[in-house]
Amino acid sequence: MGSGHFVNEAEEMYLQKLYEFWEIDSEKSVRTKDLASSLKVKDASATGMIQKLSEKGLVSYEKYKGVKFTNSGLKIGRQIKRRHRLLECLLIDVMGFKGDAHEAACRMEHAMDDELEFALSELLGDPEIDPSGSPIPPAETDLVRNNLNPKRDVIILNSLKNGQSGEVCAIMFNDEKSKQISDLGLKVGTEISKENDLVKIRNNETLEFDLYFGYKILIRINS
Amino acid sequence: MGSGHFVNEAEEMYLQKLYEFWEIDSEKSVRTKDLASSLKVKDASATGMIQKLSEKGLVSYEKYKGVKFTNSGLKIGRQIKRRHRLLECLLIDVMGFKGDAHEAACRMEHAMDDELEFALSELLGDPEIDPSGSPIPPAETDLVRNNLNPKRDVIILNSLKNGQSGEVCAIMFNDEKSKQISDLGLKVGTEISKENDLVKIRNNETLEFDLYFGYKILIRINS
DNA sequence: TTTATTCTTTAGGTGCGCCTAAATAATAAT
DNA sequence: ATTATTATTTAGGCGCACCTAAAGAATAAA
Repeated sequence: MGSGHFVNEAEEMYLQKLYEFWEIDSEKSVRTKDLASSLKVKDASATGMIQKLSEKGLVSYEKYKGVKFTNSGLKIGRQIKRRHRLLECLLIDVMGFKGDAHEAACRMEHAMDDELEFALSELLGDPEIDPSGSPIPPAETDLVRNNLNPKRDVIILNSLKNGQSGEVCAIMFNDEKSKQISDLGLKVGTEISKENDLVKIRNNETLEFDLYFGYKILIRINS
Repeated sequence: MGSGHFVNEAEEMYLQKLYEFWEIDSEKSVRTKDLASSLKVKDASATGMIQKLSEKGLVSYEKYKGVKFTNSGLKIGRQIKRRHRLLECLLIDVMGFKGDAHEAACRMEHAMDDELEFALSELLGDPEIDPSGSPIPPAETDLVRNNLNPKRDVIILNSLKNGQSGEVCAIMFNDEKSKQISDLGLKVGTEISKENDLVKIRNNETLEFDLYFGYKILIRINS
């Protein structure tokens, strides 16, 4: 982390939850009880963690008065929530995951570093809301942004422009129409291009718009 | 899990690592020491976990005799490794993640359930090898259906068995030790074989285990 | 065989985040 | 203001996976 704080998974969970309260009212301090119950732990456990986070300077805390973010705590909480919501985009929009995406995202968010967060955001086209409409907080570090490769070359087929070509790197097979797609010989690794609004597969098959619109076909475009 | 076993994250790590040894030699039992060092824990810690896994019927274990998978343990270890390698595909091939994908996958794999595994595999086009060439074990459901063993003629050197020989068809140069490997005269096209647990290069050099374990050297084995 | 060396296990301890139970503080009702 | 209720904190424990240190077993060397 940029801030230099080491924050473990449990601490991240508390900070992320605190961020949800912050989104509702950034001024109001959060009651131990509410934090505890929303995290499904006992009040006493929350007290303990709050004290720990306070020690670390990530929250400001006064006995019996509830808890609030410090600046550094807010940064971390917001970042975790950003990662969480980016993951929900990935799981639901790209992968078509039908299960409990929140639960899955909840566990994967702690495995992300700045770089992975950046790569994921780019893959998704830097979305600003997640599938349920919640706002995705902006990236913490615009510094990092400029140092890394400025643009990724993986896009969704929908956004392939005339004159561009590339290689299919992912396909979302989640319903019957996917058979039509694979029958055309389109699979991961296939070269694809677009001219005059027509998407062509290397074998000269043409891919109809309504066959790919809305489907998650990811293309790594040729530079 | 289908098998009805509850396995926590630490246990999954052990089973997954055990699967790596299983890939190399599915018969040989694994020494506590080797399991411990590859997991970067102390031998005593590994003993404790082995005993726990044995209690659960996931490994068979006899004091001082090392440890082996039971069928149910193998299923779980294989599944975790499958998830891990699918995640590496996602991170590297789709997201273009430039960081430590192994490390990230290592942490995310435990957040996956059957459904997410399925969705991810579909997104990726049901790949059979990960970006570094390691075989992605088939889904449990496929195994049940077809009763097929993950067998192919291109394998990682790790999985070369005694009596087998083949030709190097790819080497993954990703760190300093790769120089040691090339200094031995090992390159793409080199004939290689294994006898009595020793990997021999055609020029009669012997390749030490720790020089290739974990390194991605792909072998096209002679049928 | 006897001695060294290496490997493995046992025994006991640590940190972490959770728990329960009990004490204390804040708030609401009378 | 006194009492009842709710909220919060302290104190003490538990399970987990790790650790160290030392004992015991297997293996290699003399």
